[in-house]
Amino acid sequence: MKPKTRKEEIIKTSAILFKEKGFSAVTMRDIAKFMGIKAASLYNHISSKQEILSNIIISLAEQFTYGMDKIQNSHKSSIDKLNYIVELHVSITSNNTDGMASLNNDWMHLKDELEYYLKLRLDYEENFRHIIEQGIKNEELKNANAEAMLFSMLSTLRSLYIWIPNKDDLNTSKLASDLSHVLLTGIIK
Amino acid sequence: MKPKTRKEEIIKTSAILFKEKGFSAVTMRDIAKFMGIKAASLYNHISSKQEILSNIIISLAEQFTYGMDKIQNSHKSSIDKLNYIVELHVSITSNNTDGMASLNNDWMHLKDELEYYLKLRLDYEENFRHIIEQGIKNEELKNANAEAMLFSMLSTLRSLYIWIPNKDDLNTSKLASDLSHVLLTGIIK
DNA sequence: AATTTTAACTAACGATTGTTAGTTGTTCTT
DNA sequence: AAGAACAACTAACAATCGTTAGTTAAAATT
Repeated sequence: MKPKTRKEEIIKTSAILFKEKGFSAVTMRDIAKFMGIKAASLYNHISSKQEILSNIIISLAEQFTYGMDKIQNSHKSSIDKLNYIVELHVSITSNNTDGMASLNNDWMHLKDELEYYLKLRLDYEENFRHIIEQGIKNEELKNANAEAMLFSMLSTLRSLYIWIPNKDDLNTSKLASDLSHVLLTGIIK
Repeated sequence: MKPKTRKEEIIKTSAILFKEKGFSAVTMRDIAKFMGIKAASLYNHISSKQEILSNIIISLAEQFTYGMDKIQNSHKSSIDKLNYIVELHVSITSNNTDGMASLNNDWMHLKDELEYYLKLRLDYEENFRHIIEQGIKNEELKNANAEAMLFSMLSTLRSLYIWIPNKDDLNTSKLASDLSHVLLTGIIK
């Protein structure tokens, strides 16, 4: 996970700053200053500010797509699949909390890869929805508002990047199981 | 809810644009163009871009604070209080989905009122947390991870602004009750 | 009818933006 | 030891930013 090339260092630094103020409010001079160099020097390693953003976002989006594909092909129960989705989010997010902020808040500033990102996101949501609808048919899940279920889970999982950094004693598997428990079985006794 | 003064029109327009691209990526010229006037003309009605942002955010934050205070003083059961919190979010959000985007994503660009906003938010979260902890003591709620419960509810409620505009046949009380049901009793049969 | 107020305009400002060009010193490869 | 590759630098660019000053026409008030 440690950046190996200078380009990776720039991307990692940028993600930290993008999380704090958002893509548009961070200047190339901000990024450079944080690294102790001049803005122009960044261009020895990257070709544009856009390239930094798309590197952050697309690689994360593809991790989610890849993980969802594996879950879809796993032939587990609907509830198991939902548990794996929670684990997937906890795992990806805990490895890159900074980048997840950009994925959530700055995707609209993508240019060339905006369409590609939107397709990945739509497919992901449709797969998620399908698992829930299947669970209702199976009678594993309540016959209730499927969209509300999807929305509640997705909102919580997408916000993980805000919560995870505050849990310093990070036990990701306990976090995932606590969260699954709340999301799937609710909070009422 | 319709803007009455020209200043309110500017704020309403700005909220729409801020939701699309974020505060930093929206220029005064963007706002003006959307209204069919020139950027300089905006300054006949507002004193700065900052003032627009703080008008959007602070009024919403104060609505949440006011609503939470009423719930705290209502002497209802913990579960009733949680249901009222869901209603509070659905109600405020459905009346100003655009502004809620700024509240969630652009609060860090506040200047003079940043500290005040952070205090309101912290107090709100602490009141929310207290209701959940009380519910656990009461044995109304499961004796499980209270922070996970808080996080899950708050994440979902804060993301409502993304979801609500897509529900065109907006029955807010059904929405609130469906959402409460999912959040409180879970999704497993 | 005279006057004030409202709300638009043109023009421009100094600062900041992402980026390019060209240069220099250091480190790796041969 | 010589040459290539790497990674920093200074200087500057055209564009755009939020904002101010001063002006003008229409609407509201007196």
